[in-house]
Amino acid sequence: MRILVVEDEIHLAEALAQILKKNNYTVDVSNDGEDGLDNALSGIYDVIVLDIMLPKMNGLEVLETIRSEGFDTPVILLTAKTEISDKVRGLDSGADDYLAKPFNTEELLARIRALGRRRGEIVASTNTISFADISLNTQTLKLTSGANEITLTLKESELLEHLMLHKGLVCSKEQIIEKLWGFDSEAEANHVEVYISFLRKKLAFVHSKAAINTVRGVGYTLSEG
Amino acid sequence: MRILVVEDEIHLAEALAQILKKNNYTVDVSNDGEDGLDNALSGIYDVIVLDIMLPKMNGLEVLETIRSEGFDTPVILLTAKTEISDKVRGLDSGADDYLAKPFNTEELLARIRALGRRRGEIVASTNTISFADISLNTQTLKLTSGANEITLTLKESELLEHLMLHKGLVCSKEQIIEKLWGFDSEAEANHVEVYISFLRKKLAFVHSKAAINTVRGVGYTLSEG
DNA sequence: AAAATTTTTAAGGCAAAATTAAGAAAAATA
DNA sequence: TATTTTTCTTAATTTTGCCTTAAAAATTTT
Repeated sequence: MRILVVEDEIHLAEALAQILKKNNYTVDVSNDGEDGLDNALSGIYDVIVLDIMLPKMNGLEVLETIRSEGFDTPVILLTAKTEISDKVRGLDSGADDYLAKPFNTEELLARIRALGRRRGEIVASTNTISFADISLNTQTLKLTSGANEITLTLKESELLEHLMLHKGLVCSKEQIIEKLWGFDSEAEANHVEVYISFLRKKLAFVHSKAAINTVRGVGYTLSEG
Repeated sequence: MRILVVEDEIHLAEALAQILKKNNYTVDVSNDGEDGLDNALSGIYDVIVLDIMLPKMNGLEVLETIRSEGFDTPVILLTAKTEISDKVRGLDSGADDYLAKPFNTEELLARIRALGRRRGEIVASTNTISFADISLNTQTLKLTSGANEITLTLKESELLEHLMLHKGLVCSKEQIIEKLWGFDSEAEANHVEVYISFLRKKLAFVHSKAAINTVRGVGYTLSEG
């Protein structure tokens, strides 16, 4: 995924570029509005991170021009100003998101991921995870294996999803509790055991060859066969 | 997956260790920069969580030394400072990620997962230690040698892991007791002897040429052949 | 409000693992 | 060689962790 950063403060621009590169994005940097616009109009970017206060041409103008040229590349506006009026103007100009400086890295990354996802690309619309001969739709809570299907409850689905997302790894009960019941819940180990038991029954019901193995003293893991 | 936490605030270090252990990571803790560096240079870690402000040697120096020694172990810097300049210096020094205190658990875990994923591709391989012709998966507790495999119990696995991590050294029973049963346990020397016996049987079962040698009056050591 | 579904609680049973203990074997010492 | 000390091995016992089930409680649907 290719990202354009338009930011005139050299240090911030560099820091941003580094962070993004570390997260496996391809990054180009422009240090003023005109150069940023030129780059943006190349149409090769998946996301543009755009500062508002820029030399030569300000960010809002850049954004308006990009949109008037017919590009719908997602744009995250970056600014020190946090007033509502700016926000509104920015969004009116066609921004997809808005981030006030100082912002934290994780937030920026999360928003970039969100935008990258939104525009087709790797269509994340798939609510279905697969493993071995089973597939689970986390929206409809349907578990299928071949021609067989059964509906899971929410907790069952969450548990199976967790195991599937961590295939090959052993998931501890504590980890599962934290995921399904939250950080400081009263939930006990037995809750997990009960749901593991439920799930095993349902896996057997659809005649799946996927199985939940217990590693005594450690946790549970999915296996195929 | 093995993580080194280098943090001088004992409480924070302990809390971190607990959280990580709960998530099935193996965790070691260093409380100052020098000890952290020593441990880091052992090369056995998959991720290092490194505070910047540390006694004896600060985190950035530690990081720079690690990199200059040629290690590319992913490092997450931990700091109270959130200024961009620090961020840039950290990233310039070779950090892979950056987390400002106070941080939330989920975020830290997400980043560790991301880093763990980035290198070895398949995360499961990082739970495996090898020596001579055997390899031990400390998560699934499976011991393999060539085509042979056997499942260990948790204590057996911990003991073998300890011996493997200290290859070439003689491990005393006291040391092993402290590791497996904790600091002020009632455990006696015979406990260790019993488990050594169990392990030898299982090593023989998988036809490994690795053997546990006893150094009378001192302890045990792994040998190849 | 009743019915159905889902989640939680609780208890009994079972199998695996941890511990104990005691005698056999090996090594060190006299 | 005889004696003592240390280590090994094994089987019996105890403990722990896990599974299952049924029923109660909570939630959602009808």
